[in-house]
Amino acid sequence: MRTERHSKHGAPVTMRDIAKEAGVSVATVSHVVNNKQGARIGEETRQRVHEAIDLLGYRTNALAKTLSVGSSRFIGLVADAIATTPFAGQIIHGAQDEAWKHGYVLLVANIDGNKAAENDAIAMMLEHQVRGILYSTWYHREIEVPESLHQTDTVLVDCFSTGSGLPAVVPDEEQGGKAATQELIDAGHQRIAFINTTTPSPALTGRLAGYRSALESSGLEFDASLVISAVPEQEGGYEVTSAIIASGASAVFCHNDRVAMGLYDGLRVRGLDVPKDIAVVGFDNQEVIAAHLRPPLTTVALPHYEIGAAGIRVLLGLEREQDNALYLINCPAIKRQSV
Amino acid sequence: MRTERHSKHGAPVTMRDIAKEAGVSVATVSHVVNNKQGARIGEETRQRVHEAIDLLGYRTNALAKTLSVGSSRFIGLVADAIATTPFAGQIIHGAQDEAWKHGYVLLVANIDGNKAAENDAIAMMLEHQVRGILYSTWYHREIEVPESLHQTDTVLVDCFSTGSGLPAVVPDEEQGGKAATQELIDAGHQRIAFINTTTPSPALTGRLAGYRSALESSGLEFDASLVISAVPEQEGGYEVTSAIIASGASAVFCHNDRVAMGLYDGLRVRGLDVPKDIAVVGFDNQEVIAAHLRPPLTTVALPHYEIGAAGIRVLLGLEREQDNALYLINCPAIKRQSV
DNA sequence: TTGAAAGCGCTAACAA
DNA sequence: TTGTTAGCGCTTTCAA
Repeated sequence: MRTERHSKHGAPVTMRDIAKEAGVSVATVSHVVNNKQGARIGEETRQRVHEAIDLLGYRTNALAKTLSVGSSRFIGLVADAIATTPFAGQIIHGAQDEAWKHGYVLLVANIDGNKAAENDAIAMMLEHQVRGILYSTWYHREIEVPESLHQTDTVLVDCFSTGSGLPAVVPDEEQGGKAATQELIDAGHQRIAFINTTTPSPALTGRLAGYRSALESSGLEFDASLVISAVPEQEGGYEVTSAIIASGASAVFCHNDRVAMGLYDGLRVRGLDVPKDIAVVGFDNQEVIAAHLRPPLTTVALPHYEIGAAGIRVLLGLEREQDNALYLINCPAIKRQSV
Repeated sequence: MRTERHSKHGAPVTMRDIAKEAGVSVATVSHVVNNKQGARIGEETRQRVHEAIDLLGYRTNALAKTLSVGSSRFIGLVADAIATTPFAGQIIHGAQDEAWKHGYVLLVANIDGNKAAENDAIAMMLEHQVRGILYSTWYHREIEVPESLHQTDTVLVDCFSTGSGLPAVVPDEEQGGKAATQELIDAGHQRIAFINTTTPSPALTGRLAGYRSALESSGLEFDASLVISAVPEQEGGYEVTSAIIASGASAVFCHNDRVAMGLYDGLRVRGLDVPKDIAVVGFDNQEVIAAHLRPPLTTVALPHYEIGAAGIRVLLGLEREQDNALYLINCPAIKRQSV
């Protein structure tokens, strides 16, 4: 039976209390609590200490411990748009799990493009003696690194900054683009259109490169007229429907799931069936959309969870070092029924 | 020009270093750093201290401060599904901003229905001497509170637990349901169907109550045959399309945006136009969907950001106390073009 | 096998 | 106006 003397408020019970209760020194308590190797504690003493702990409801003070031991178990994670999509959430989740696994705790800060908030957040993390910082964005892009980040170990997550020298963990856009296209090729399509984004980004160039690479590997000729640009949203996909049809393609690789969603609409309005008349694959694997469209959308996953987790590993020096400091994470195809 | 002696590694510069450099005592440094009221420091001394700080690149150690001052600036936030939807992210964002405003930092832990992880997370927070804990779920429901939460101040966020005595911040489902229905009534509709969820939940009963209440306020009769149940997903909305049409309704209030999305599909397949043939309103204001459907969906927002922020305020005792410990947050209508 | 004591970086009386 | 001192809760030599 526990007493939990410290309950909600009132002075928390400390090691000293335990020592007194058990009739030993704090050093001894510390030793049994941490199961120290060096010091051998008598079985009987150990018992008494544990009993006192149970009785009084002791819980170690992580902050005091950190101060004493000199290094904290915090890792900071600054995210740029936690509330917009589930993507940032997945990064956090992955980082969280991996950090946890190694005994670290995440200090999360959201900053919506607000430079002042960003600096405050980083300062806060530094003041908390974080082991390092993960700087993440919710979509893959090049960024300019805040000066203060150089005061600790930092790894860029889902973003990069050439010349900063900071390690970066990003999705392998080219491999992803290739995987998407390959799905279509494997289903026998020869004339495959690609709706690319209009926004300059690693996704724009990377996925295009992947598309071409897949075509090439299969001996299919690249036809520039088959790549059509569209705003990377539902509206964009809807608007290029006619162009897609006019292109004579039997399949289309969409820059993302939202574009695919718009295209579905456009196709449906014209009485066309997916995948019978036209096969489509998306990119992102955005659950609400991809899994619930009719028919469910075959797509390529942006592995945000993995990216977050890998970020932690890189920070902790657990990942095999890449000489270019660029860690590419695989984007796997998710097969559903649109091909 | 700064030297940043502590740079990435190597012993960080402490108050003692500053004191030595400025030729004063640490107490003095502490006073100028914290801008203490009581102690008046000579302008010249203050200068010297600031210069030393700039020169050496000093940054306060928040952990040591906490230990000394006795109370930490941490607030724990345990979330149950941070990666699934943007909802959890919005809660975190709101909590984050509000906590920040009051000088607190968020310790975030994600636990996917994993009871063990949950206990670990709470223990971790307690060990870090959190000021309190926000326990949140990503959709409004009744939960069973983990025992350990009673060891600190906690507030339930987007969930509740009758009998636990814990304050809870939740969306006002009834008011939201009423707002949604009212949109339709205001547009002149008299025969309004309601696609409700099949999942027992505060949303099921609350939104229905709101629907009836709106009808009643406008002198419209409630017709049980107009409320149709469906799985709260795209598929559910699609499947009840025929039933909706058969009901003769000129407008429909969908349990959520996903259902509305499915209904849109069903309607389109049948050649029906929204809103000309049938007006529809959703619920949730799930950005990817609601804002990008054609036509954009009028809906009611689930104010997750506000809920997170209010949670912090309740925890810190900044919100006017509710006698039932239930804090209802308003769900505003978001007008777009489906009505 | 156990304990005493110093120290982590900072704050807060209280003196000077 | 500034410095001295005693902690905060814990770890860690070093002695006993």
